[in-house]
Amino acid sequence: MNQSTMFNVTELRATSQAQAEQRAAKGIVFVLDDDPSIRSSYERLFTLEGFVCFAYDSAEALITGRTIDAERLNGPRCLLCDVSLPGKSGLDVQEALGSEQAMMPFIFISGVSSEVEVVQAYRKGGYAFLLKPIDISELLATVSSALVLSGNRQQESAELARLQAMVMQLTERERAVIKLVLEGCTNPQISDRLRIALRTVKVHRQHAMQKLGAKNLVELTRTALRS
Amino acid sequence: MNQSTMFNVTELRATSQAQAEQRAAKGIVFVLDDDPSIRSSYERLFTLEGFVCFAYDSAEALITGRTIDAERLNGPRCLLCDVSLPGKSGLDVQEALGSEQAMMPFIFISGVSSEVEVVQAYRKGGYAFLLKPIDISELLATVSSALVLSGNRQQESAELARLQAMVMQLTERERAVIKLVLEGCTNPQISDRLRIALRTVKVHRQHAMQKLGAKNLVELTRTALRS
DNA sequence: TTAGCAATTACCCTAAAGGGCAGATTTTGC
DNA sequence: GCAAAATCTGCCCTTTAGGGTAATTGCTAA
Repeated sequence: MNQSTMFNVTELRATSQAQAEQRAAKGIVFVLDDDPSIRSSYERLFTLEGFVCFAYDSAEALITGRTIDAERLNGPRCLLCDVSLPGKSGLDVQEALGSEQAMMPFIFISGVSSEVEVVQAYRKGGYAFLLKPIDISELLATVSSALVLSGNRQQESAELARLQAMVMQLTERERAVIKLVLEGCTNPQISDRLRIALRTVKVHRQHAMQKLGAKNLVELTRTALRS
Repeated sequence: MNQSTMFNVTELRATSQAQAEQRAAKGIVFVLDDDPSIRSSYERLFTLEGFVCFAYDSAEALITGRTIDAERLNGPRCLLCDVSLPGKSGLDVQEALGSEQAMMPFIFISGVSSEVEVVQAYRKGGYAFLLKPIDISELLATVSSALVLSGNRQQESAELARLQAMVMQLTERERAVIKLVLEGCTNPQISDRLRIALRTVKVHRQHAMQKLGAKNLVELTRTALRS
């Protein structure tokens, strides 16, 4: 039974950084179940499949455990969660982690749940609902697709942050010029609109393009449209 | 009871085109239920709320009824569907209409359904699942949001078709030039790559921009990125 | 106070974009 | 075959984009 205690952050730290990252590349599966033997089963399964697995026995343990190390856990991840738990239910966890679901899809597992719970789970943004008896290949397929979704969302999110950071380092004037450029204005038109010399417009435009890492108008427009 | 027979296409035709379109602007709610009194209740409710409502008593009636007049029913629309029907179930309808769900979100209604059915419904792309007893305001809210989703999807789809049509009317050479333009090439570079004179590149580029309705590079890039 | 950055502009230059005018060849549908 | 596109090109022109050099002004942090 001591085998079935949860993997914890300390154990991850014990492995080398490189190893941890390599394993995390396939994704992290968080497991929440109050039955130790079930936890250990999941751990064995997911570890064998090449995922990193963190198992928790209560909603509280999961939430605190995750929070501490949040900055390290930014790979693809998902949560496998029993609906019926002592104390806080799986739906409560969903409530608590709310917007986190976008980055960490929730997969619910249930043997004896009511339709109401299923509907609630989906309505709150749950990713999938698996009913016992669990089909292993179906479980793995669901986990895999959830991890892919998680990875994609995080990539998009990171991309957006990167673009916003680039826009942030623009000067007020540079932003104004680029804004008009993106509206289709030519430099002389911008010069008129902002009541500054043509040369000034060119300087701002040049600086902005550099800061945004755009070599030409097409790249600039692409970048702008993505954010 | 004759009040509760389905609205059919003939009745719609009876109203003036203008009226029909104005009502359809708020959206069409398709109802599928084998109980005539329930059908008539829904019809009264949705008609009062300003929607157009077509009620059917069987999956077959729905499918054939919809198909005949498909080209006229391209406004926002959704389907309200009882899960348990004599013969084909609601899930079967979902199967049959498959990809149509993107344009016509499915809202399931059920009193005595199993968790399996709920999970199936969501997994197949169902939009919402409402459990009896139905809360009227919740029902209307769900229908409204489904219609909004439907409207948005159709708009996007139409936009995409429009763009593709514009691209289609480009000449082979014009497409080739524009492709390179969108890769950030200058006219002289395109001239080299395609081994044609600079003047020729300019002509193709000019024609293509006209056909695509783009007044400048920014508009062109925007258009291209959307499709 | 001074160095640095942002903003501004003049002068000058090259390259690229855009397009009119005129003509050529080729492909293609009726 | 013939007309209508499509493709191709040269010459010439204006406008726009891009940028080097150099200078001025104002504001801020060290």
